[in-house]
Amino acid sequence: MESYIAVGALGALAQEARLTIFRMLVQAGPGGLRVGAIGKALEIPPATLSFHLAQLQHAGLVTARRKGREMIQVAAFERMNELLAYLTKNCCGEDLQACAPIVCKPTPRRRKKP
Amino acid sequence: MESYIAVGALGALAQEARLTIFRMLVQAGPGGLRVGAIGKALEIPPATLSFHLAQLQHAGLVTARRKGREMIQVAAFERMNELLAYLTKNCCGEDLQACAPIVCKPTPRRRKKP
DNA sequence: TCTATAATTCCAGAAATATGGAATCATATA
DNA sequence: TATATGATTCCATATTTCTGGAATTATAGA
Repeated sequence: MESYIAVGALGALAQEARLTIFRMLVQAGPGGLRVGAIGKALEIPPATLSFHLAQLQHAGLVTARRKGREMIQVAAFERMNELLAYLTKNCCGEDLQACAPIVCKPTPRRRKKP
Repeated sequence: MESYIAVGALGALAQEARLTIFRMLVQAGPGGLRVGAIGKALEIPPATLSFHLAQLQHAGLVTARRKGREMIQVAAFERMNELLAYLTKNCCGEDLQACAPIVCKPTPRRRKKP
């Protein structure tokens, strides 16, 4: 990961409302959350919420897809893991063994029918 | 870790110069680096560098100790690990097994005389 | 097509951050 | 004590980010 990407992602998370939103999305998993649900839960005015979601999307930490007239926001686990990897890179000098690997991922769902 | 602490730490890292400085300090390990050495390496004017170091210190990501007329800056590995833990908390819903633990630490030094 | 709902964009003012020269503070050494 | 060096603080300016009301866009359903 290039440093300017990391700076962008860190900046996107460096704000109370956005950090909260992102954590909600991580918890929600791949199913994501509707913008309205987020706004209702956090009591953020629509314009402000859109602004924050745009910041997270621009940083690559969140993706959005339309579902009817609603927008579903989903955490970008891959980008987040790249960020975590970037932050812990070079932590242990040459002794890579000393660093535990980092993985952030949604709870695996059980398959419906085996 | 409380969210406002995390926001502060993320904000401190969300700037090119500061992220670079922090990574230099992580690489340098517990021995840290002199302010002058950092400034020389990155070619940042003294006032600007002091400002950025103060931000990192205020966020708890760096500590400083005086050595003669020089100030030694050291990465705060513990705080960084708390931040990483905070960021990956709730990643896997209830299935905590699915998340790898995160540890960022300096390269362990060999003891001088056994 | 008309209406209602969900969300974004536009805009302007407020607030927080970044930058760096000049002055100041802290320590070492002659 | 005088001088030099390393670093911080002061301060003014520039830049970026945040906020939210009003207008606009997108889609669903009557």
